[in-house]
Amino acid sequence: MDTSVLLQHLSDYIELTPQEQEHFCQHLLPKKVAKRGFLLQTGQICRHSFFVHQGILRGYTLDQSGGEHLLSFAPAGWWMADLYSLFSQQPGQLFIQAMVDTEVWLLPKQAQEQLYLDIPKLERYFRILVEKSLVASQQRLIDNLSRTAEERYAQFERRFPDLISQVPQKYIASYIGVTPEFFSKMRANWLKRGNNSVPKKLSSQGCLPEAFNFP
Amino acid sequence: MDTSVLLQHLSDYIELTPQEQEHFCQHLLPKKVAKRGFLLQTGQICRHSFFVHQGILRGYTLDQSGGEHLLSFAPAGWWMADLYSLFSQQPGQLFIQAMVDTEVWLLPKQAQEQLYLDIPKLERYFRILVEKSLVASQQRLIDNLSRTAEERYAQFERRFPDLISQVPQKYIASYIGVTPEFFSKMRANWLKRGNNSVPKKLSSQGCLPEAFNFP
DNA sequence: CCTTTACCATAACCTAGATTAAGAAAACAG
DNA sequence: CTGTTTTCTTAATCTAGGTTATGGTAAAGG
Repeated sequence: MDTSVLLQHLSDYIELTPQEQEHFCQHLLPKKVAKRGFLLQTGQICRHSFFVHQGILRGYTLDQSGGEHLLSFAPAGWWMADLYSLFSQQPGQLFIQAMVDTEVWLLPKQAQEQLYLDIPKLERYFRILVEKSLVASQQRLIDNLSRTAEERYAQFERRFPDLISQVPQKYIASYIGVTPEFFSKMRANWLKRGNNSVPKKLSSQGCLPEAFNFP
Repeated sequence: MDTSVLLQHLSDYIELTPQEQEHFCQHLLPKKVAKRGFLLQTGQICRHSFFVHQGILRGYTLDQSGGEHLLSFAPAGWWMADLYSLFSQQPGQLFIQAMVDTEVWLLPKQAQEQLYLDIPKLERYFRILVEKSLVASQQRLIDNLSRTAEERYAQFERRFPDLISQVPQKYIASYIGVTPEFFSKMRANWLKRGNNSVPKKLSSQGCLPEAFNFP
């Protein structure tokens, strides 16, 4: 397992000297998690940020009646965490699960704090990522308040062209906030209406670079 | 107009020397905006962060059919901005309006960037605020996906006890994502059921300190 | 003082999407 | 290759919340 994907990501935002890269990487712990395996479960304290080197993670919660609500996907090149729990070091409510066999780098909370002091540029890196996440999160809020399920799916399609063919569609339904049944119906209407932009393998250029999920 | 509220807020997160405080304050511009006045409108580029010294702001968007969707309130002691526009310096979609006569401090984007370099502690300050905002935004997303309108109102009540008696309830309705009519109906049922926790002047201790809105 | 402009309440009706319940079709394990 | 599990589809019924409409009260404002 190598750090190339992560270092590339860092270099999109800040410039680190080879020594700084070295120092950063010393704090990383590799981890493999099999399909359906968990990196975190409700009630646990999130003690690491996870950087997805390969694979796909999802973060979701359960409501009172056991319904899943998918807060975020994290394909390769994304960070993931239960942010509430990570920042506050209180027990969180998120499950973080691998949707396929996945390899991640763990960055311990402690190390992250230390790195902010050792290499202030990293504070900038994570500030910018959090800013982007916040914008994305607010946009999703607005979309949930003001757009129909179909429009939300169209957004999703633009934002995550790759995921559509890679993850079961019930998870996509959960992300945009509808039941799998309704999602299926919606899709059927869609095809009937000739709006043929549904599953065809799209421009496979990875997820849009401005989309993040955490630090 | 004095900077005490803002400096107090800063000191909750970082310690600045008197000189640093002075340097920070030199970049601030005071502004008064009357009730219903706008600090920003759709299509404009957001060139400042706004710190509410006194009064209340709201940030909202319009959908295709002219419906308002309230993204955030900012009472005294909160930061406000169209974050997408501020970060990207592209035209935004938010209206930022005063709900009562309001006094704000403007922190120009340029100055903010410069201050990150001059006083790295400020980068930390804003990083932490953005982190908290992100957690709040994600929580609100989860709530919108998994809780009923009534539960969302209960949350709101806990989170913004003061606002309830200070702003017209149609705005609260918009914030939690229902129409004013439905909100009214809900409230009526509520009272009928004897759940008498609706408008009584609650513990007036200001908004919970962990709730933010931006930097 | 009277008018206008917010703001709030109530009620009848309507629709997007939930829920429940099946089956069909993949994916997967043995 | 066969049995099992997971995923997808379809369809009937149901409900939370939206829409439209109408009247009422409070408070700006001339």
